[in-house]
Amino acid sequence: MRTDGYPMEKYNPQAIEAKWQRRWEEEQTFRAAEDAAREKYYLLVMFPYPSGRIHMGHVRNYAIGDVMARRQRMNGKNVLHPMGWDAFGMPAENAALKEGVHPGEWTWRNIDAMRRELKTMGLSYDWSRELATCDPAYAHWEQALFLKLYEKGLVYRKTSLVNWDPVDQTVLANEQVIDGRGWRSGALVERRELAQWFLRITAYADELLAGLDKLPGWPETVRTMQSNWIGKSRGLEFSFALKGRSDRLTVYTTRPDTILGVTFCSIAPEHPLARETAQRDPAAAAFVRECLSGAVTEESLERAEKKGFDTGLQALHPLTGEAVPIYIANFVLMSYGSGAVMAVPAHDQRDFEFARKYQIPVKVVIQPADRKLVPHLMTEAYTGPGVQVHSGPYDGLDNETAKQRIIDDFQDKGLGEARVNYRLRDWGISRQRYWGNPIPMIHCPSCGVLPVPAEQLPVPLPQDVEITGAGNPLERHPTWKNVPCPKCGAAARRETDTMDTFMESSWYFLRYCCPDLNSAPLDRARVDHWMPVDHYVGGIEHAVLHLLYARFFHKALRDVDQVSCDEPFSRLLTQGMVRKDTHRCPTHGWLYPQESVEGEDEAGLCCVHCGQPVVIGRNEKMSKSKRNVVDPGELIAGYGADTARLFMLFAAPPERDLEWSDSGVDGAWRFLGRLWRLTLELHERAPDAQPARTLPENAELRKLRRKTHATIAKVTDDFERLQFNTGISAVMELINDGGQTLAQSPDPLPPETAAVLRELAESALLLLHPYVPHVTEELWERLGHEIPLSRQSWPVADPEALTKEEWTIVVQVNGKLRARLVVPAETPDAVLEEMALEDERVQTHLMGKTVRKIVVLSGRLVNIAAA
RNA sequence: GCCCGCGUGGCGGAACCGGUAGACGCAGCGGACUUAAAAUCCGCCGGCCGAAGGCUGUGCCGGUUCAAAUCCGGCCGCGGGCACCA
Repeated sequence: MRTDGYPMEKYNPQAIEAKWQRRWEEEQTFRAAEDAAREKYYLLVMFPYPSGRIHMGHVRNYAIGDVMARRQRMNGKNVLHPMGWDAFGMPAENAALKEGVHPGEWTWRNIDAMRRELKTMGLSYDWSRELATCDPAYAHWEQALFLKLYEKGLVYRKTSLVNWDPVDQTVLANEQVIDGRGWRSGALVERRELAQWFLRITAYADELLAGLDKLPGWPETVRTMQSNWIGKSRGLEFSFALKGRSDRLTVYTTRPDTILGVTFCSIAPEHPLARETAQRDPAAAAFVRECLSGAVTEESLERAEKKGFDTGLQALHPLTGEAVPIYIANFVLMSYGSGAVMAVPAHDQRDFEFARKYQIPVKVVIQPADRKLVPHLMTEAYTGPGVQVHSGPYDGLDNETAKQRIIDDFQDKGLGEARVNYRLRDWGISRQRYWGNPIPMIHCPSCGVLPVPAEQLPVPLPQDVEITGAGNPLERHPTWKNVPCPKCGAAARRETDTMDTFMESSWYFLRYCCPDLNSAPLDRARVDHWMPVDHYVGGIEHAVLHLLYARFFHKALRDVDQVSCDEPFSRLLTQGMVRKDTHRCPTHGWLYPQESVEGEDEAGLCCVHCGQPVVIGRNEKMSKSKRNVVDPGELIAGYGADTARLFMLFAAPPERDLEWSDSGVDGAWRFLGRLWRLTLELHERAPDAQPARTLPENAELRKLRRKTHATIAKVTDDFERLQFNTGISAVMELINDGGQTLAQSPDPLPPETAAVLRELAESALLLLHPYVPHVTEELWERLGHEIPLSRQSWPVADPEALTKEEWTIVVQVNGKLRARLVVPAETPDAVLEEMALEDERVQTHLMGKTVRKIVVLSGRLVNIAAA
């Protein structure tokens, strides 16, 4: 490309980006309003927690979302693309603890800082719909929704276990428990029972599971994960009579076929029978206490050794009448089924280990086809298929048939019921924290637990609060919790628990539809207009909890007449993580990228503090703790938002992890430079050229125009497939070809050349606009356009220019490439076959062989099978 | 342990329905321009043997097919989810 004689203005992203961001804001380009005439498109990205700074994960998430939003706008859709803040949560309280700043002040300050940072990315949000979940207005309507669910019977209170820090006198979240100790006090964490609020998500277990099949736009992995999380199982519920007592022991099993192999029962430490035993037996009490010590984290539970305690009670087998012992076992969960299990050591691994440890008999009732199980020789349980033995009337049946027959028989005799169980538990939403939304309930000593009357909402958080890390700040507040009972007027007490922050993220996408509404949580008409979300973009880490809670909450809201659709998110795109290698100095530990510098000689990277060689570690998710982070602010300040966005979108397809690469960023920068120079030089040399509308006379130019239109088709298609990286590479090719043609063309440019290049450049700007909106707007304007690119339509490929005038035919002999034929398009198969056989190189490879078969794929390939 | 997903050059990745493996980019090498550097532009770039050309090659082994990175079976490796759910 020639540059002499054309002193060209350099690409200056900082100036351009500020200009266009200002312009879009002034012109309200991305303001969304309901419009019955146009098809709506709701593009949602997961709103961030306002930690204070944006990180590369945000940049990637929001770049992907913005590309899709801008693309749909160019497609003529009426796009809603909002942004807000997931603003309640523990970090604000931690900051309060550390820096003495009020959580609210800290949060709002962070929101301002992050909004400023996000705005430098040039994202096409409708900022007029911005919301923060800690805003009293948002919290107000969330409390109102909570009460609607309460009225519907979807909210209830029950006791449940929490992590209790005995020194700080406070409840700990799982992540605050480190090696079984409180993160601040270091005290051994205890399990403590506390009355807490729950949402009845299990009432929707079946619908949540079945709904997954109606979400073809969701990644298979996410659906599988949710399905496993719900964990539906079918089995039999029945009860054992207890020897010498009138009460019974209810159990649930998925293996009724093994029922005649029962040699004991086990119950959870929290089971009523275990409590009863503990009351009369100090040794049992000690065992139960031991089981309940330690944190509730999965980690600690899973490591625990299997232990039991014989209650001395005996269960009577419903079929044989045989008496079997009942053990308290530390691995039985009170929260699943009935908290009691029939134990079949021969056919369940846990029961087997337990039986061996406590010398309980093993009774085989299923024999596999390939070997014979002998109880005292077994080293593990047999859980596979087989034939029933020692099973009385069921002997000889295969176990699957026996399973059904036993369920039927139990039902017929009224001994038990077929039952479905779920792994999914009800959603505990109580948090003993300050910085969350208060649960709007009141405890009256005489009237019991009552909802706060609607006209008294919202329950506000007190501003004058002391965050000490000990106890629950709301509980400790001197006056806040004192209120008159709404029913009897007597002195009552507010609920001091606040809601899980997953509550806020379960309906924010609905509130975006009507953020200004101040008379109700939601405006049904506007919500119905925009919902469901057409495409939701966010991190895979939210595959289960957030996305399952939001689906549940949405269905619950549907059942209290707040929304109409069944599922909130039609399509889901889960983007991969941003990763980078880690740098570690033997002395100074993890290093930030700027702390490891190129050493002398060939020493590689060295620590900037001590000069020792740096150990390059694994490529891992960017995280502060490993210090393998790159600050988006610096990247954007240095290269501009367009380069940052282009790199993020080009380096990997969205679903895959993205590996950070400094030189990859340089590559993106260089490409924008090429685009810049090509467009400006073309405009200098042919300022009045109009884009070509027909195929040129000149063969080379014809080819170039065909390339332009093939690129339009390819990028359009790649958008459908969400393959942003390959779409960008197609435009790169086009720009490379265009640059070559321009460099090789005489001055002044022949009109035909100018027209083809003009069309090429304009097409490239249109195609690239969703990815790199600022530089394309600027170049578009410099080409003389008055209507900005952000209001232009997506280009359509000219069908004539998409047809090929020649074919390149691949010729294979026995599947191996031997020749290429360039022929006029539409050459008949017979001619292709003939030409292939006549080809000199093909002849060489056919020498001494007999042609067995010839496969011709019109326009593409001829394969000659010979032997 | 169970359930998913993935293994392609020095690197990120492409090849969409089984049909030219390695597009595009990075790194590297060579060259042009320049007093020089930067920037920019051009060329080369899986491995082996070579002059043309040939052989080989998509984690490994086998199968289906005229044709396999792609489909099937079995291994190996990596990543993720769940993990006493009876």
